[in-house]
Amino acid sequence: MTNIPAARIPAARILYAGTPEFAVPALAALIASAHEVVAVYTQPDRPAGRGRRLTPSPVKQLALHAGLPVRQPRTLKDAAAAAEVVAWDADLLVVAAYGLILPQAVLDAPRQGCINIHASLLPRWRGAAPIQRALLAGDQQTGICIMRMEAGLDTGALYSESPLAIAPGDTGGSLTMRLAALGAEALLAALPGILDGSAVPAPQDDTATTYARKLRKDEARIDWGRPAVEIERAVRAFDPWPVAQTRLGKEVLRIWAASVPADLAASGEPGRVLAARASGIDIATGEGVLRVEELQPPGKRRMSARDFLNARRVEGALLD
RNA sequence: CGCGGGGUGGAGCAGUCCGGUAGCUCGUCAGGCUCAUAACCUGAAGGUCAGAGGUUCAAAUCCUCUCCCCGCAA
Repeated sequence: MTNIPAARIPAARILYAGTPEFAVPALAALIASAHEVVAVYTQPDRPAGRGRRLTPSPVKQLALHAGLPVRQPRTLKDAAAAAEVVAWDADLLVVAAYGLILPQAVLDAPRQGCINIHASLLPRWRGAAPIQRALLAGDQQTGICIMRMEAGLDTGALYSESPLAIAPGDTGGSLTMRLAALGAEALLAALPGILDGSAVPAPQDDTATTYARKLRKDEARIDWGRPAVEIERAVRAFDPWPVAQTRLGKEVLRIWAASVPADLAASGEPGRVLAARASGIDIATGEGVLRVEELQPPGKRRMSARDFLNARRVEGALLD
């Protein structure tokens, strides 16, 4: 293969399972490594975008580009699918935001078992949407865990924890990208010890568990009775999806960027537009004022508050 | 052929149903006012109305086709 000393870096046969953008950097890192990615599992192509054409997942696109075998079973719970995983004769299965439950037969298939790249500092934010939940909660930091997979939901012991500070302007999108890059790094760092069996994973402290339930679109509707700081966090957490939104009359407005002016107190019922200037649209909340700086009317692209106000008068309006 | 919204000076929009002078809020430029200004006053520049074809005395507006943008589905 290469002339890298085989004794130091044993090339392993690795299976990869992942679906969204978050799972791409780690796969790319594995492809670039001395290890052999024997196959990639990802969710079936789904109708997406305008025209609803079947669209391959980001992970599938990378896998195809790299010439790797791709498998897209709808479930792994039937015997045939599990048998196929066994047939790859893999040393390790690496999972990152795959989106399917792995039954015990699959967990046991690779010689060294299965590991997961999880985007939080476990046991905080076990579950499907750890990045957005950390943002919504106002956490100061989050991170990546490389963990052993077991039957429970993100309950396995931890090989490594890599913290990452959440920046004041971080969005779901920006934080996902940074965590994905960190995840790739952490994976490669943990891999040697896992493959040669020298790494000893540390059990999680189950008493500190919190759950990061999947995002639902209706959560993105802004509740103006909440404090402005919480709404501002939601605006960032829900960018790029599902995007915080509110209603102005019959129109749905998507809110892309907002801030909380420190020196302004709410004077008016929650949702009332207190002022509308080029710098932003000030809205009363349950606690403090939210200044909307970027938004998107139906059928239009996102625009600054300044542009939005050029054709509208919204002072005094009530949002909900 | 999944459904719907949109394309009009640099930006955001009205005008389209019902064909007949290119409009509004800004921005830009010049001048003025002001201690000063992102404020105010005066003036100016800037448009193949997404593109092509058709109907008509006359098309941003009606008909046909094409391109591009946005939302719905995760």
